[in-house]
This record gives sequence, structure tokens and C-alpha cells, in this order.
Amino acid sequence: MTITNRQTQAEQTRQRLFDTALELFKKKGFDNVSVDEIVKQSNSSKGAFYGHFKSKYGIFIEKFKEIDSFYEEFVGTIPEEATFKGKILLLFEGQMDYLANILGKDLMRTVYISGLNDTDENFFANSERSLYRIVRGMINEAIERGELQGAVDIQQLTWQITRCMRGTLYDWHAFGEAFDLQKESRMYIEVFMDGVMGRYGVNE
Amino acid sequence: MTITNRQTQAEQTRQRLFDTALELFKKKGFDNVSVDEIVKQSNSSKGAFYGHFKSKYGIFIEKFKEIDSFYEEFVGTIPEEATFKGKILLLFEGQMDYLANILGKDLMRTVYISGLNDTDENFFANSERSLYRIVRGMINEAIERGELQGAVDIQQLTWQITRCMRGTLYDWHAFGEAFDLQKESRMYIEVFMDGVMGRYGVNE
DNA sequence: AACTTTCATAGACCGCGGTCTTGGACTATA
DNA sequence: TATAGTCCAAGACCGCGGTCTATGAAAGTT
Repeated sequence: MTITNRQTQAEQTRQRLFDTALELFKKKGFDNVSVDEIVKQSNSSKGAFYGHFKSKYGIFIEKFKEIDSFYEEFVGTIPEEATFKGKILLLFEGQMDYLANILGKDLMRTVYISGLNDTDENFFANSERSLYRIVRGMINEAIERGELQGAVDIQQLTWQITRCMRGTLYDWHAFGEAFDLQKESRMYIEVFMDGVMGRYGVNE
Repeated sequence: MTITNRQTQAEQTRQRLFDTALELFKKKGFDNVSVDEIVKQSNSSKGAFYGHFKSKYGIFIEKFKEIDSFYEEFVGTIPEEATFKGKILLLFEGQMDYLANILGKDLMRTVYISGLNDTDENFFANSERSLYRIVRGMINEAIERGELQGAVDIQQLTWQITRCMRGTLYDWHAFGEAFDLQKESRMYIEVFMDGVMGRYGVNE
């Protein structure tokens, strides 16, 4: 399968749209940028835009997926010897920092909106996302190390732990400026992990 | 302040729009009903509609507020002698039942979307909502009864416990049909409350 | 009763996200 | 090189949520 001229051309158009859109979103905010504006600024057309992206949200969702590379990298920085709980806390901290400072609140808002709109086929439900694989991995490891009982429902616990993230991130938007993401995130997951260890932890 | 004819007329129009809209939403789903359709079916006009409601979402948000009456009533059915944790569990159970069977998933979806859109002045952040008052009340009672330490941050804990609701409800939408709201809700809050009691509970 | 003011309603209008038809350059095949 | 097929791009178009201005009847005022 050779790459034709046409394909590279298309890829360039796509990239131009993508970059322009992100730049405009950053400058003016998602809601204040129209698709027409993106298209015009990119010397492109709506036909091209909707050929490459599913919707205006699509741009942000595309960008959001970069978080998977972040996870893969970040997980390598977590000390091997940390406890299960410690690892989860670090993961939360790193993630929230990345979301707030790299991806940004506006992007996250649109991702969460589209999670409510695209009822079927949304990435939150895709259990193959890096995030879920990593959390599952941590749980498995904790079982092997004897930190968690072997009988724990791994999938269930994965959804629950990541639900703590989603709940916190939702509140980050709903509660406005006063909400300190990093602090709230930490306090919340600490309590939850206490509950997890109390229930499924192994007492020695 | 006497009530004029004009005011009662307006109230009737508002009610007609409200009822018609809810009926149409129920029949065809929120996204498949246009404001024009609501207005036409109500023998009214857009001017009237937007005079009475802030947006199309406004209708559902209005309806959603009825949940406060539900809370007030429901809280009376909780046995006085139940433990703090027991009461919270009952509250979750009753609420989830009400949301799923009375208000409905579509309504909740739009409420959660508007929580992300109307950045300022959204009801989630209004700490005077019945829900928050009730949870705060339960916490206070638990402190008085010596179930919880006096030093616990009441406001913080209130947000955290209700965040469990929000997180679960978000997932209810994001995860589609397979998600069993009642079951997931219970399992999640149980773990969290274990954590709460472990941290802030009083050991005797 | 004559007038002014107020305010709910009507519906034309606007900008936007998204779709659909069209066109024409590129690719594949002979 | 002639021909057929493919597919990216162009932009007219549509339906929608929401705004704006006009209107006329009710309320307030003298």
C-alpha cells in the first residue's frame, strides 16, 4: 500500500485544520470559534472539515487522546516500590496536573459534554484506554503482592477508581473558580482508597 | 400586590408551554423536539417561550427542581435510629430510584450537560439545595451522636458525598445500557463511606 | 374617559453546526 | 495516452436555538 500524493495532501489539510482550530480555541475559547472561521483561516472548506472530523468537538477529542501517551510515559515515573494506594494517588496527581496545565479546562469541558451527547461509542466506555489498562495493571500487581485480596473484582474496582476522577473533574467544571482541582482530587481519592483497602485489603 | 389578569394569563401560557414541552420530550426525546414545535403545539410563540424560560434546557431544569420536594419528603421516611452510613445509603437508593423512574435518563442528561455549559450560576454549586442541606444535617447529627469526630469538615464532606452521586450519574450516561444505576450506586457509596468512617469515625 | 406606560406575545431574523450535491484533480487500468 | 473510477474539497443549503423589534391589549394615572 503506497502512499499517494492525494493522501499526503489530505493529511496536510487535516493537520492544517487541526492546528488552526486548536490555536483559535486557545485564543478565543471553544464556544467563540465557529467552524466557518476555522475553515476560512485554514484556507479550507466545511466539506474538508467534516470529512476529517466527526464534529467540532472532534478536534478536542482528538487532542484529548494524546493523554494516553502521557499516561504511558507517566506510569514509568512511579516508583516500583510504592504501595498500591500510593501509586493510585500519584496517578491522580499527575493526571490532574496534566489536565489542568497542558490540556486545559475548556478542552476537558467539551470532552465531558460529548461524553453525555454521543451516547454510544464514547471513549469513556472503551476499556482499552491506557488509563484503564494502567489501573487494572496496578490492581493486578497489588493482588500478586498480597496487598489486595485475590477475590476482588478487578473490572469493577477499575471503574470505581476512575469514577473518582470523573466525578472530581465534573465538579471542577460545575463548581467554578473556587474549586481547587489538585486539592479536591487528592482528598477525595484518599478517602475512597481508604475504603478500598478496608474492604479488599489484606491485613497482615 | 394584587394579581392582575395579565399575570394569570402569562402564568397559563407558561404552564401550557411547560406541559407541552415535557409531553413532547417524553414522546420524542429532548434532542428530537424543537422549540418551534413546542411553541406551535402550545399555540404560543418563541417570544413567549424565551420570556418564561432561559433556554430549551430551562424546561428540564425547572422540572428537575422538583427533586427538592422529593428529598424533603423522602428524608422523613428514613428511620431515626439508622446509622449515619445507613442513612446515606438509603438516601442514595431513594434518589437513584427517583431519578431513573420518575425524572428519567434523558432529563438527567440535559441537566448534567447544562451543568457543564452554564459555567456560572448553576444549581449544582448552590449549597442551599435541599440535597446539600439534608446531607449536612445528617453529618451534623452524626457528630452530635458521636458517630463522627467533631473536627470533621462538614462542607467538605458534603461535597464529597454528593460527588459520589454526580460521578455515578455521569457514568450512568457515559457507559450506556449495561450500567446498572442502582447497583453501581450502592457499591460505590459503600466503599466511600467505609473510607469516611475509617477516617472520621469515632472508635468506641 | 382619555392618556400614558408597561409588558406578554408574535414572528422575522441571525449565526451556527452539520449535511448534501457538485466538481474536478488524482489514481488505476488497458 | 485514453478512459473509468475514486475521493478530497467546495460551498450552497438546512434546521435549529436563541435574539430583536414591533404590536396591542391590559394596567396605571389624571
